[in-house]
Amino acid sequence: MSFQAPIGTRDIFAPESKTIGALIAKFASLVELAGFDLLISPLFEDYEVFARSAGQASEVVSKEMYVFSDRGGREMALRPEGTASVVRAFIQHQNPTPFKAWYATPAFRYEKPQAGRYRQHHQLGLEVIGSASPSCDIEIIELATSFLKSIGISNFTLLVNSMGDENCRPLYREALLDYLGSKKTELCQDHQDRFKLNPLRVLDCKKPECTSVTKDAPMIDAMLCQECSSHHQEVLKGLSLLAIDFISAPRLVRGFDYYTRTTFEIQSNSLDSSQNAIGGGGRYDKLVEKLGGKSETPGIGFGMGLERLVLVLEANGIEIAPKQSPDVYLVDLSSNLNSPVLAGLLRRCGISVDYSYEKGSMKSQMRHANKSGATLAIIFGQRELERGLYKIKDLATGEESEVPLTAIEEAILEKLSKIG
RNA sequence: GUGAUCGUAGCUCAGUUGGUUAGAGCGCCAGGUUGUGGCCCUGGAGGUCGGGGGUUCAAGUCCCCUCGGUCACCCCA
Repeated sequence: MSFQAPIGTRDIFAPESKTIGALIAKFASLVELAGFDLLISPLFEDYEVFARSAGQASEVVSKEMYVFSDRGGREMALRPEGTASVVRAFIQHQNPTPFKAWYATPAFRYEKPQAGRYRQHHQLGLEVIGSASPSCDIEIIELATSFLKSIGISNFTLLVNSMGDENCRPLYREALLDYLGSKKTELCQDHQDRFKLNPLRVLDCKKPECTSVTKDAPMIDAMLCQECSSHHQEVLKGLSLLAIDFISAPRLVRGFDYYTRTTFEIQSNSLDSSQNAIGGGGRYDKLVEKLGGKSETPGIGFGMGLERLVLVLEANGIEIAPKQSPDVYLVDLSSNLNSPVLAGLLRRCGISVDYSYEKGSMKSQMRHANKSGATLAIIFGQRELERGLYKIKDLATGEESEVPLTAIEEAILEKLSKIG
């Protein structure tokens, strides 16, 4: 009997795991500068939390969610995206506004795996709940883009759109529906019938039939109501003031139904696969109410895919968590307890130390020392123990010196600082 | 969910028209005399050829099923 990780999941070892750890750490320090706190919420929720937020009809909910009933018969679902849980937690605990949270979480979607797409993937995200100010939109986008730049990713495209609100979106939807209806037969096979379900989806379709039809379709930006339009203008103005490049993308339609007004997506220019979206987000001014919170509680947020960030880093040859070699490798020719004890003492001084658990010959231990990439080796056997003098060998030059045990930490620190 | 493609040692791969005990490189382990690594040399461990069934005197090599990987569509991170 042998087991393997479920389809679309994987075990992430070093060095990738280190990269992911470093990404999370960098993200944390960046967004904490802006006053966001980490929120850790459950990986599964009442099915309705996700169904009502992303939208019953959305692809993610209707065909990709991991749904199960627990032993008490409750309908639950594994988190397919980050926002819904944050909003639910916000409502449940009646947090004061503005509520600002960040998270790093796995997300689960029952998909067919392929490049940059898994059934369990990992996301970083941010949410601000309680303000409708365009400042939030600007702040969120600024954080998303400067995070990317801080890790050395600059060849990305920021697409920005406004989805309108409950006043103007229905009107637009009608206009689009009318237009598509009149061109129904020219649409691609898939959309000839489906366009009625969600006409906005057609805008996003890459089939040539659809793109040629939607080329002349009514666009949302021309139909925004006064409030949405000025909100949108403010946001774009803010981006310009921050010198954040963006492309207005009136056909950008994102997968969750909860979006209102600002939506955006960041696509990498260095991924040639079709999975080039590395992050996205938007405003969700009606979501809090939809999940049972106070009405008129707006919100905005974004999420980024860690796996995709890793792909982009690799594509650009960027190393954000280079392999660390130990400062010191112990070559112990005496008893077994000397190594762990000496290692412990040195590590308490902040020196990184490794050694072989199984004591082989000196040659074997020296080989390990070499392979570990350690800067120094400390060699000690019978002779050294008797004289109280330990050998310190510079593994790059081969130079050896002897130091009394009592002064070994200082000697090591001094050598390390000299070598750099 | 649909389609394409692949699946031989830890890794990257060879394995001729089906034919004797399945190979290489790298990695790993151990040696190259008396306590010293990196280069080099020698040796070793490690594979039910993804799994199951079938065809055949004989299958890693052909057929079917199945499980996985990869890629594309759909959709998304």
